[in-house]
Amino acid sequence: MPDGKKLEFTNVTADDVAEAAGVSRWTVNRAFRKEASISRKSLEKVMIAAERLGYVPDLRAASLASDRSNLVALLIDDFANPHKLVMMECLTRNLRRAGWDILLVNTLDRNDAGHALLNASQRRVDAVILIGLQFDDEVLETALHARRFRKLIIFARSSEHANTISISVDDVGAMSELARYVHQRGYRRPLFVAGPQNYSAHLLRKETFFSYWATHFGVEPELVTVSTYDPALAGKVVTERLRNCAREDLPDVLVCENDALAMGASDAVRYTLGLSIPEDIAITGFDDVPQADNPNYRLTTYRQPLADMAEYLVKVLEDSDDEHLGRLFTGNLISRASA
Amino acid sequence: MPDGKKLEFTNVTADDVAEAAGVSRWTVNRAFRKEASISRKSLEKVMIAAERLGYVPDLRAASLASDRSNLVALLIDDFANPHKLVMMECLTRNLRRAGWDILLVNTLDRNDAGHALLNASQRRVDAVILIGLQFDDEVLETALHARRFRKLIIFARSSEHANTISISVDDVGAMSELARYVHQRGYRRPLFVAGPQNYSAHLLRKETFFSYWATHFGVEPELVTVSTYDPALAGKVVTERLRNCAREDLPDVLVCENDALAMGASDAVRYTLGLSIPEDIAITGFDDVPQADNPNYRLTTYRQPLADMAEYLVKVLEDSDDEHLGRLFTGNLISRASA
DNA sequence: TTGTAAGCGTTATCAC
DNA sequence: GTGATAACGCTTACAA
Repeated sequence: MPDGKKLEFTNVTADDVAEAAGVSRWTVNRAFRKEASISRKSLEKVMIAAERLGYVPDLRAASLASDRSNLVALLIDDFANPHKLVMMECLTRNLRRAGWDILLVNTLDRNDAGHALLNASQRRVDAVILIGLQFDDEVLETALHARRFRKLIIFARSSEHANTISISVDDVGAMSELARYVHQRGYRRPLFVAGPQNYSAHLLRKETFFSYWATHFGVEPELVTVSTYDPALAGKVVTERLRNCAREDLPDVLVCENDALAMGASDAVRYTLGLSIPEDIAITGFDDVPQADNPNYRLTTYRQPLADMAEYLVKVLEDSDDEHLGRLFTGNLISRASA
Repeated sequence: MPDGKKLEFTNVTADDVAEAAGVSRWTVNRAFRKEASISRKSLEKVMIAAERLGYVPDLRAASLASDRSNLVALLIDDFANPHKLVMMECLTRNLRRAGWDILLVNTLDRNDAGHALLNASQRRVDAVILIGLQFDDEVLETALHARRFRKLIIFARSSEHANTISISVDDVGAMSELARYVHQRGYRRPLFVAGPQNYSAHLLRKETFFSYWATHFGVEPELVTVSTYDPALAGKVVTERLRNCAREDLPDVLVCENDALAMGASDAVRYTLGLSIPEDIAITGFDDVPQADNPNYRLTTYRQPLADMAEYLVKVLEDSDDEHLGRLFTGNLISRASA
């Protein structure tokens, strides 16, 4: 009765290996651990038997019994932004090297975030990592309420929310440095190109720049807002704004909230408006995506120390469940031809 | 003794809910299924109790007991290629909508592929999806040997391997169409820009173009090879090749194996060599990544019907375990200014 | 429609 | 260093 159930491939269990090797199941288990206190002889016997039978430990069962899944959920959205690819590469590489498996969830829209979190909960992930736009305080609140995971980490975005670990670049320091750079280069009529203004967490860069400018010049810079971090849309918005500008009223620099916006703005300035960069209008970005170094853009931008941030993330995951503080990282201003 | 073990959050089980609702555990289970034959009254009782206690079914346990994990592994590499981001977005969106969870594995190098597969095995995924370069026949062989998953799907690349399901664009048809286009536009001195030549599966586009050219002109086109699909590297290789060319020996069109190479080539031609596109040299790509439509490139390319392919992938996953045939899809030639 | 009992393949605990 | 036994939380029969 119990056999003949699955015909496709036999499910070799630790018991089978134990029997074949003439040891107990628990000994088999130990053979597959790092900190095993097991005799050389037993280990060998087990490994040979396991190899022969094609045994691989079942992580579902292990996780169920131990209440550690070694799995983290990665919630991500905004796939139009090339920076996401860079971040994913960096995170997946580091997590994998440290032995963490990753449950990838494409959070389709803000409404979907709750479902995504629920999903992760049901797999009993050890931690949730958020690299998205749509996770505002309200969503975080729900997440923490239904908390079935040990840690909630917000990557590459600052968050003041308690019970949340934010691993992020120091936006204030970074944008101050950029503002100073723009200032010292002699630009005086900046137009700030901002992304979605829905969520307070995204306003930090803009506010920092604005406050710098107010302090030094006593005026508020011009502002346009793009409703998603989509380069094409950014291009349209910028075109719309500048098209009817008298030549002498044009801004002399576009300070963009990130590279995605900056690249779109750059294309618009050069190809749609027929102006040159940086002679007519300069441009700055943020993130230093690979394309920023491209001859089309040569974007002056700010590089986030992603590798360090990812490394720290792994450390946070591995630490025992103490209270963790988030951490702010300092990156580098990358000066290129665009400003 | 058994309590006080986990202090952070209580683990509410179906038993707890059953007790609170005054029904059996099995009834609780049914309440959380779609095809539940359960009375309205029981359902309500269960749901209220579940809500109050904060119960969420444990998918590890479910998977262990049912031997279906509803989890697929996505093995991916080559993060320098922006097309990967597009594919991931499309796949994750479709899989998620159909209720599949995704285990993301960044396959660091060819050697790592085996580990990645083992990893997936241990989580007992229902299927493995490969979107990578490094999965040649040898790796596939190992994968199939240690097969603990029902399906091995190769996405966006053709494979002749038995026991493997390949969901891919029809490279031969597509490249024939591109070759005809290039031909009819009057180009006569093509240089084919190919990616890594290590694995036979990647040669199809090149071979198709070469065979077209041989048939129609009786000569073999020129060829350069780039060892990874990295735009910057492609730019270097192309520059190297064309720098010492006498003007009259220059190719009149660069036929690139994909957009990543084409964009790198385009940058090199315009910025490093100072030539114009398409007047001095034309360029074609393959994939139609979002950036291909960018004013910097306006790349003539071939668009893969990713949405259809992803939809079919989901269908394949959901079908019972019959023998599946892979399928070739037909896309569209996108004509833009670059050729 | 609902309940009962026997798995699923590990890990944890406690003896030896 | 090694082995028995009880969890872990669900699904799958089968019986009521």
